[in-house]
Amino acid sequence: MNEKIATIEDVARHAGVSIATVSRALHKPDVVSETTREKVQTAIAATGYTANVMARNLRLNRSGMILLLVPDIGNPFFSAILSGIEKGASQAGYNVLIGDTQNDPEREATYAAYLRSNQADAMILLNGRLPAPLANAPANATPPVVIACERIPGCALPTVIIDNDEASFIATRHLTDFGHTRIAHVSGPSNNILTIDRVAGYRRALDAADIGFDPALVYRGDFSIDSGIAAGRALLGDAKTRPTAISCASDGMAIGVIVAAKEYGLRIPEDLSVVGFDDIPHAAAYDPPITTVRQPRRRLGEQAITLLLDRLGAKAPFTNTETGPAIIPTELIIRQSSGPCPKTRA
Amino acid sequence: MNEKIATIEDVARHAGVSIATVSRALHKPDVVSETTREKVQTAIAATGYTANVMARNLRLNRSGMILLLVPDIGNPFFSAILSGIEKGASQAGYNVLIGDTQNDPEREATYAAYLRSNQADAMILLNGRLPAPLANAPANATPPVVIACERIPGCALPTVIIDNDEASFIATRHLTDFGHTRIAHVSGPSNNILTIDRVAGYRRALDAADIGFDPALVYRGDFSIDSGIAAGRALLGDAKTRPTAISCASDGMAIGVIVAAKEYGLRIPEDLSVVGFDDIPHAAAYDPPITTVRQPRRRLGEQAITLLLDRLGAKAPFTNTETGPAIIPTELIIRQSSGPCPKTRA
DNA sequence: ATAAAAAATGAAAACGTTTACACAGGAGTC
DNA sequence: GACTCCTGTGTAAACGTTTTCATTTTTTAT
Repeated sequence: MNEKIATIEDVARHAGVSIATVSRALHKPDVVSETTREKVQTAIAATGYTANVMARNLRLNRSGMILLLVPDIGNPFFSAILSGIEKGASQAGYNVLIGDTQNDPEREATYAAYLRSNQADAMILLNGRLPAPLANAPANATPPVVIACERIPGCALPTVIIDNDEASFIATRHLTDFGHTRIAHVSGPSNNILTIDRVAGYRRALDAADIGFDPALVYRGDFSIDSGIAAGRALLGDAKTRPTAISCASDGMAIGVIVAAKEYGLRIPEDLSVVGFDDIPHAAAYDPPITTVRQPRRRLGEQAITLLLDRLGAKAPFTNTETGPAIIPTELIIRQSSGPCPKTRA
Repeated sequence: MNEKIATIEDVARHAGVSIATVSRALHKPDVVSETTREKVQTAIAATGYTANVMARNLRLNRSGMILLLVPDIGNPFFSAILSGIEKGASQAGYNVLIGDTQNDPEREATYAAYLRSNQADAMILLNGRLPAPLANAPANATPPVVIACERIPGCALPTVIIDNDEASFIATRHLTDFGHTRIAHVSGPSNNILTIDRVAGYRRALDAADIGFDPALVYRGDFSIDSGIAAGRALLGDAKTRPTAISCASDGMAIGVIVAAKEYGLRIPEDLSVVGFDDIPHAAAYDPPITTVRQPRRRLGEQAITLLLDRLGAKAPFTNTETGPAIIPTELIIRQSSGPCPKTRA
C-alpha cells in the first residue's frame, strides 16, 4: 500500500487528459468543459491526489507562509496575540510560521532571511526591534513587514499598538483620583519601548496631579511575578517611606507586589492600592481581584494580520505614512485592588 | 535597487563556473577545488545570493517543516510545550508550523493533509485525537507522527505523556493522608482522556484509603478558572454535604474553587483543602500558594521533538511497540492550600 | 454548406534547485 | 609513450506544478 504518492500526471493519465487540463480543472473550473471536469474529479478521487504544495509554490513564487517573530513563545502574553493572527491568516489561506528569537539578534537575522529565501511571504514583528538585514535596507524599500505590540521609533512600517503612554496615564490617574500622592511604578526592562512609554504616562499623571516625581519610586522589573515580588520588597520594606499606591507595568508584577505586601501584613486596598497592566485571566481571579488596564491582545493580533493581508492582497507598499500606527483602544478595569488613600498617610 | 533576486545561475555566471559547481561548492565543499570555492564565495557575496528554499525542497522532496497540531494556541498551557518543541526543532534545522485546530475535526483533517502535500515532513499531535485521514490509514502504515500530552488508546505511534492516573492518585492520597474522607474531584471535559485517567487515579486513592466513591462529588469542568468557580459553588453551597478537600484537574480550576470557597467565607486550608494540577506560574503566587502536581511541560515538548527527530534521522518507523509510551515524571508540590482535615468534620 | 468566432485542449516552457553521468586533463604506473 | 586512476568540472535530467501559446474542436452566423 505504500505506493508512490500520486502526482498531477497520474491524475491526467487516469482521466485521459493532459496535465494542463487537470490543473485548469482545479484552479479555473469555468474554462474547462463540464464532462472533462467530472472525469478529472473521479480521477482525483481514484488516485487520492493531493497537489504538491512545494512545487506549486515554486512555480508561483510564493510560500503561503507568514513569519511571526516573537521574543519568547513560552510567554502566555504572546499566545493570545498569536491566536488572533493565526485565525486571520488561516482564513486567507496562509500559514503562520513561528520564529522564537529569544531576543537573540542573530536568530532574528536568520529568520528575517526567510523573506529573501522565499520561505515566507511576509513577516510580523512582536519583538520591538528591526532585524539587522531589514534595518540596513534602504529607506525606500518596503519589505512586507508589519510591526505589532511594540512600536519602533522612526520606522514607517505598518504598526499596530496600544497607546501605552495614555493607558499608563489613566491607570495612574485612577490612583491620584483616589487621593494617593505617594505612588510608585514598577516598570519593565529599561531597553524596552513599552517601559519608556508607560513610565512617561505615569509621570504625566503625577504632573497632572501636581505630585513631584521621585526616582526612588520607580523600580525596574521584567514583567514577571518574581520581579514583582522583588519590587514589592524593595518599595515596601521601609514603613516610613512606603508608597500608598503602586502602578505596575504588568499584571504578573502586580501580583508579585501584592505577595510582597502581604508579607509585610499590608491589606489591599486598605493599606496599599495596586494596579496592573494587561488584564490576564488570572487578574480577575486573584485575591483581591486586580484593577488593571485591559489590553485586547487578540484584537491586536487580528488587526496586525489585517493590515498585512490588505497590503499583500492589494500589492500595496508596506508603509503607514498616511495613517500612522493603528491604535487599539485599552480600557481601565476597576476591581478591588485599588481604593482611597488611607487617611493617616494622605 | 529593487532588482530581481539573485539565483544560483547569477552566481555561476559571476564566478565563471556552472551552476552545478556552485551547488557543490555550497553543499559538498570537499569535492570542489580550493580556487573555485573561493571564486564562488566572492560571487555569492557580490550577488547577495540566498538559496531559494522552495526550489531546493522541491528537488529534495522535503519541506523542513514540522507541523504541530494544538487545540488552542491561545491557551498558555500549550505555549510552554511549544517552546520546548521549537527549541529542539530549530537546532535540527527544522521549522515549526502551528496548526490551531480549535478542536474542529475538519481543521485537523486539513492540517493532516499537509503531510501528503509535502508541506510538512512530520507532525506532533497535542490534541489527543488522530485526524481522520490518519485514523483510517491501514494499521501497518506508520506516518511520521508523534503524540504528546494526551495518549490515544490503541495507537502505536510514539507517545510522550505523564502518568495522569498515578499523578492524580498521588495528589488525592496527599489529601487522604491529611485525614480527609470527604474529597471531591473537579475533572476536565468528559470526552477527554486526561479526564478519564485523572478520575481513575482519584478513585484509586479513595479505594486505597477505604473511602467510598460518591458520584455527587465529581464535578465536570473544562480546565478554566470560570468552570472552577462554578464547581466550587456547586460543591460547597450546602454546608451539610460540603467536602473538606477538593482535588482539581487543573490549577485554573483550583483557583476558581478557592474563589468560590472564599465567597462562602471558608478559609484555605483550615476549612477546605484544595490541590491543583499543572503547576502554572500563578499557582505559587496565589493566596494561598497552591499545592499542585508539577507537570514539566517544556520537557514534554523536548521529549516529543526528540522522539520525532530520532526516527526521522534514522528513517526508523514511527512506532513505540518496543518501548511503549515515554513517561515524563511529575512531582507533587506541597504548598499552603492543603492541610489537615478540620477536627469537627473528620 | 461555409466562414468566422468561440470554446476546449494539449505541448512545452518555466520556476530554482540537486545530482547522476559523462568527460577532460593531470598524475602516477608500467 | 600507453595505460589506468583520480580530481574537478560541465551537461542535462529531474522534482511537480502553472501558464502561454498554438492547435483542435465546437458553436454560431451567414
